[in-house]
Amino acid sequence: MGRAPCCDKANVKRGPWSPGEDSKLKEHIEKHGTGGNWITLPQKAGLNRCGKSCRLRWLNYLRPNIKHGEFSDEEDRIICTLYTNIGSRWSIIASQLPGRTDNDIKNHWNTKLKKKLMGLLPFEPHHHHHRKSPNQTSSLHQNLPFISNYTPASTISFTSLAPPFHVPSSNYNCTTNTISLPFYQNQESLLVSSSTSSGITPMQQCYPHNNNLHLFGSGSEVSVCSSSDGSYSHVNQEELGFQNYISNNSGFGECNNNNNNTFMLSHRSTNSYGSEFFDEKPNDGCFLQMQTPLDYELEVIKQLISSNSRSNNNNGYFSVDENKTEEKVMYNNYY
DNA sequence: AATCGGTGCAACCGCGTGCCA
DNA sequence: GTGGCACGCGGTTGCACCGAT
Repeated sequence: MGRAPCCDKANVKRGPWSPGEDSKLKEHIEKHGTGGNWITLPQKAGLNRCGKSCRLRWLNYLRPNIKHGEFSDEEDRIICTLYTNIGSRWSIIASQLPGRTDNDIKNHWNTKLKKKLMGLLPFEPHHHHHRKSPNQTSSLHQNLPFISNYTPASTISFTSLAPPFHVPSSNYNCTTNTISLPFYQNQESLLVSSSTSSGITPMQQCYPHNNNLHLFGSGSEVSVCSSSDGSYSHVNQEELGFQNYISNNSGFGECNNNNNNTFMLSHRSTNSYGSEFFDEKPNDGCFLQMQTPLDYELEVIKQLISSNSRSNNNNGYFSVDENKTEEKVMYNNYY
């Protein structure tokens, strides 16, 4: 038995939106909100559209603060880094890019970034685990300036099931249960909650402090959040590597980077002998940087591109354990 | 000027998930 | 516990636009 259609597709308008429809929808939502029900919204707004279509139009186009146009090198770098670490979780990636929608990022990746990357390295599927010495520069560094060079750094490592965070030892203090995340520095404030097997904690509003977002958590269950784009998303905290950072510090730790912004996203990899290694480099504070040797990352990206699987690929370090505690990431919703 | 192919983006589709009765 | 409903997400499609021929 199939799913019942969300609307009578034969009797609703489809295809591109007219300016009149746009203004009707915008006006209605600005005046009344979505009412928590997209299905009935079109009728209330006087639109002959499917509720899903209205939702999409609002989220991807009409919403305030939507950014259109060229992606910056920094945005490209964030997308590449996060894609490498979490795969095609566009909504999560979008949460790191204020004003960008998941659809935008997905399109940008599929039409530009993917081709750019695929065109620059020959795909060598049988040589996945070799490493270049750190001082070898990939041609990609020259061709893709948004990807940074690999530079080793001294860090404390917190391993986890998914890409772990590394906290540079010089920037770590065990004082409070606060993490500073430099890449959130443009956020005004965030709403945070975490869901665990025992329920969802009350949402908390977090404000950037010294240009960093502070996440407040307790014990081994702390949430990750982000936003600004007016939507919310589910984030498995292990995917972003927070879980063990917190748990290894008994819930009391601070990545206090002062103004140096060295919080890092790193990448757990396996070498040709099957043992794990961690690649690390300092973060300049604006974004998550590539943590592994670049040529390795790009091969991985190519594998990901080549794979059509959705969050269930088998190459070990990218698969996500969907059974892990899932975090609710609440953004400042518009309505 | 007409045609063709490539590209980019908006919109659609269908599945997974959470919520609620 | 279960089934129905609505939402959100990621993959895919459709089409307008543009440059090359």
